[in-house]
Amino acid sequence: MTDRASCLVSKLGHYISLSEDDRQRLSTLEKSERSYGAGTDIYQMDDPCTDLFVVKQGWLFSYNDLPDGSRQIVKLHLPGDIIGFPDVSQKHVTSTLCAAEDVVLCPFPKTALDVILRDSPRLSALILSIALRDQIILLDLLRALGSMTARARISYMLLDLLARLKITNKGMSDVLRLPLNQSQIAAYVGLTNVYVSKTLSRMEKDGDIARTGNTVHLLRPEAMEEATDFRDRYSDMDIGWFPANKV
Amino acid sequence: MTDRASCLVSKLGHYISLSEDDRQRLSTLEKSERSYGAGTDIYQMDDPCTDLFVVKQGWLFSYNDLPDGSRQIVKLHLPGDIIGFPDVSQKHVTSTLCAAEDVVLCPFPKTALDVILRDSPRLSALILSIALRDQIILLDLLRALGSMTARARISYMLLDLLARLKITNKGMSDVLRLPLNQSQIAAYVGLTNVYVSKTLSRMEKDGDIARTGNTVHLLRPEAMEEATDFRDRYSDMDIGWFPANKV
DNA sequence: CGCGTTCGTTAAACTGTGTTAATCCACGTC
DNA sequence: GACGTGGATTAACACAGTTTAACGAACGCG
Repeated sequence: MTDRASCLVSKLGHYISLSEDDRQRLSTLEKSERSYGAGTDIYQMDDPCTDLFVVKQGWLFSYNDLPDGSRQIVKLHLPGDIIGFPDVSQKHVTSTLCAAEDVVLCPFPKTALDVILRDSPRLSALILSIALRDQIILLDLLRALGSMTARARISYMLLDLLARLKITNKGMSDVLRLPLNQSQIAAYVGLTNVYVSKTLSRMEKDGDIARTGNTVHLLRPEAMEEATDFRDRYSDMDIGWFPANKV
Repeated sequence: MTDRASCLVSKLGHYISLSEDDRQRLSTLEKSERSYGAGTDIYQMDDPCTDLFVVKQGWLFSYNDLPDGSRQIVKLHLPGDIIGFPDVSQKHVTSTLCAAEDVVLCPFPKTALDVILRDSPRLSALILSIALRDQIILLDLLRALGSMTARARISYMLLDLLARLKITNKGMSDVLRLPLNQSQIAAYVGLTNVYVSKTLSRMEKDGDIARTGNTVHLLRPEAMEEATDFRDRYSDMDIGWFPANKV
């Protein structure tokens, strides 16, 4: 195995051990990687859905513009994430993808799933599991947006991001680089930029967080977890039921 | 084929034509059906996750109690729906399931998925697609809760329910039986029962809806769709890429 | 160096929604 | 027929979060 393994292999290999066959299958699926500058819209809502992307570098987000002119960010994409999964079920993509900073993506065609489903039950189970886990996480976010205060929503967002970064980066401390401006944070948690500023300042004054530049330090993560009833869904996946591949 | 087909067969058969093999496979998975009275909690948050359920009759919802004492309903389950899918990825269920009225469910074990993934790529693709489509719908709901007014949220909910009922009931008119009280509606759309009442009254006065008992009549669905940017995700699934089963 | 741009902060006025609580109605029961 | 119960409605008041606007800091650029 060379070091420059495919994005997909290294992403999925985090969850289960992959057979050599599976590695082969995955790496042939991948097209050559692509870079985009900060702020570019990579695809637009209602474009035909052909490719998926693995994030190799940088943060992105998916958003929608609403009839009243406001914007809702529905998903943040971090390095290692697969982008566009839910849209596979639709003929057209349902949101616009935007690079929050300079990014590198590894695209692979939607039809790749066809091959995987046909040939590898074990990979299929993993992919299904990831899709389902993402759904759980959306449900968590729904709870947050549906009935939590501004402060709790922001806390929730920070805790979630930290948990996600810790998947691939075990020994990580509670410090977080946040390459999003406050308007983007607002669009994600359903507030205004003004109130995000006020809330972050208050959290800082109260000693919940510390800020320097665009990095945030969570000073009492346990207290925040309790206040928001946060659960880490990333570290707790059930992969026991996965089938072995046929011989 | 007898008329009393299994719940699963009739549910999944709505989307694609099933081979005789697939029908066999599905019907053996199913346990005997079970009934529950209105208001019963069928399973509780944090219970171990062993079974999935197909709804044969009646409405249900999944909810969570939040630290501040409020309650958030995260999903409404209508006849034909599969309940508990996202939880398959977790060791424990992430919400409590409650019967909104008298219901009949068809349980089948979580391990059934194992068999399907191993033996039927085509069914696997369908199941994956349904999971992904549900995720899209959650994203839609997220947009609604994140940045829409009370009125738009309720409109959104009504439109969504109508679209879902129309899947299995093609020629349906814009009339809807709503077996939920206003507190439950509130818990779903992130409002209070009082404000739901006020908003529904206002919508009725303005001629958007008409109410008699617990049925709601949507008087200008197109206007409501426009105001909320509603999209029907149910009628627009992409199943073209599904693999055929191996020979 | 001066200029424009973007972003974060702060303040004041405003508003949609929450809170609380009283009233009413429909319905079932003894 | 009296009573209890659950749900819907209404009104008065409180408040979390929005809107608008102004200002300052940091940065890139000609």
